[in-house]
Amino acid sequence: MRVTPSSVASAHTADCVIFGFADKELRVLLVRRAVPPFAGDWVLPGGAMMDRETLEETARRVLLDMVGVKNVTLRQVGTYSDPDRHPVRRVVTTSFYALVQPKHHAPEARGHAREATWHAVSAVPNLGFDHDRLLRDAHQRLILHLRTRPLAFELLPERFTLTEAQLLYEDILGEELDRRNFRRKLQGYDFLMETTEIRSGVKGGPKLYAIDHGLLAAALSD
Amino acid sequence: MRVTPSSVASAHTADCVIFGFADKELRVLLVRRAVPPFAGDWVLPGGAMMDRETLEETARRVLLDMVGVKNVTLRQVGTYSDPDRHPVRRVVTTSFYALVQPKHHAPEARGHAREATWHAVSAVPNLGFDHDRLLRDAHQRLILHLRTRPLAFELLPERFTLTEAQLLYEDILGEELDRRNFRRKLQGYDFLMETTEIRSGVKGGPKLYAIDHGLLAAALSD
DNA sequence: CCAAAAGTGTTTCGCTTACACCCATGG
DNA sequence: CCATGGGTGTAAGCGAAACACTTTTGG
Repeated sequence: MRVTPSSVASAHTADCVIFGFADKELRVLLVRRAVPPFAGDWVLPGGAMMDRETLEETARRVLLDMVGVKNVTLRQVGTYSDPDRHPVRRVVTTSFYALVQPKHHAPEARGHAREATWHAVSAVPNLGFDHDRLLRDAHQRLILHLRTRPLAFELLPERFTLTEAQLLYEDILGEELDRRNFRRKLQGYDFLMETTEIRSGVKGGPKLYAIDHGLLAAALSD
Repeated sequence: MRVTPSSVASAHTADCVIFGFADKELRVLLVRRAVPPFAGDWVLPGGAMMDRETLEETARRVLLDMVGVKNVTLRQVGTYSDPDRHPVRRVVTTSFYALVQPKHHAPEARGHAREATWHAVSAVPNLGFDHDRLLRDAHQRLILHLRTRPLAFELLPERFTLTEAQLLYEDILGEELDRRNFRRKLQGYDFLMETTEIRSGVKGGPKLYAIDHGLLAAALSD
């Protein structure tokens, strides 16, 4: 409650686990550090909390800088405070996860990042700091949320087929789903609209679906 | 990731939402502040993170100081970083909830606390800082955990009747449960052992049950 | 034309819910 | 002895899970 003599004023950062779905795989946006410590290593994009800013605002700022998106789902996962998690000085970090659509937002490398690209979650390299753990924890949290709420539609483009939605669910959850049961469940959602279009260039002639964002927001805010 | 010129080094505290069960009600341990800000107000016990300490260690230290317990369930709930949440200077806090058995541990008022007592969760006074929100969030998290894991037994004494367990569940969840369904569910737990003792001083002659802590730990660590 | 993916219903299973009577004890 | 709480089983409902064939299309 109070800062006593032996208490510590630590720097505080927000790190973002930015999930996207592209090429039939769940992906995460990583940046490559240009400066020590961990220069050359891949890490989660993050930034220091500023003077009059909440941590969530910090995370939104990072998100805007890196992928230029606003108004996305952003959820706090946890706070990491191991005194040695940063090799140079004490830095506490709070992680958030965000769901975005990679197609619309090319990542940009800025600040201390040399490079910023999407990586398949199933094949991320070893990350700097304790970011492997942050990523694992965020992925677990996403799975937990996805099992109770239809969150995944935030990751899908304007038009998509039910099979694409199923591949996304399967990739996040890490398990195979029954096609008929999955489709029945989705068709029960009132925010899912069948269009008259079909996807070309793929066999079977699958119908395209779209999201009524108003109804989706209502379903997510229970 | 880095401390830039306009970033802020804030004090960081851990606040504990210590739940206990006594007199047939879910309770929470609160302390009354002896010093400004919020002198005289009830708040959650908390303390500043020290130099070589994780936030969880801070929470455990507070817990030990306040109720003298070790080895309890301690779960991180969230981090609160509104720049104005502390009226004097910037303090970020991370909250944890803990489950303890009030009988064995008399609360002690120490440090900046004038008084420390158990309050029924259903009738807590207005708290200082943003602790009303911390308490609400922690209670919601406890409910979430309780619905998926048999956590509540950490709150019960060595010997208890099934009715007592039911009252605890009902008080945490805020809803009434069917007695037969509840008992069937509990009797399915392998860590619950029926004893030969019965509780005296109460009508009906109810059997007392005990917990096999090894099996409980196994069940909780799925 | 054929290989690959889309599309479609019904049955089974397990869990959750609802519900009422007799027994044991304290006062 | 009686009022209060303890103790017990069964049937119905609901959502999840299992399962196979026909249609459409790209190549």
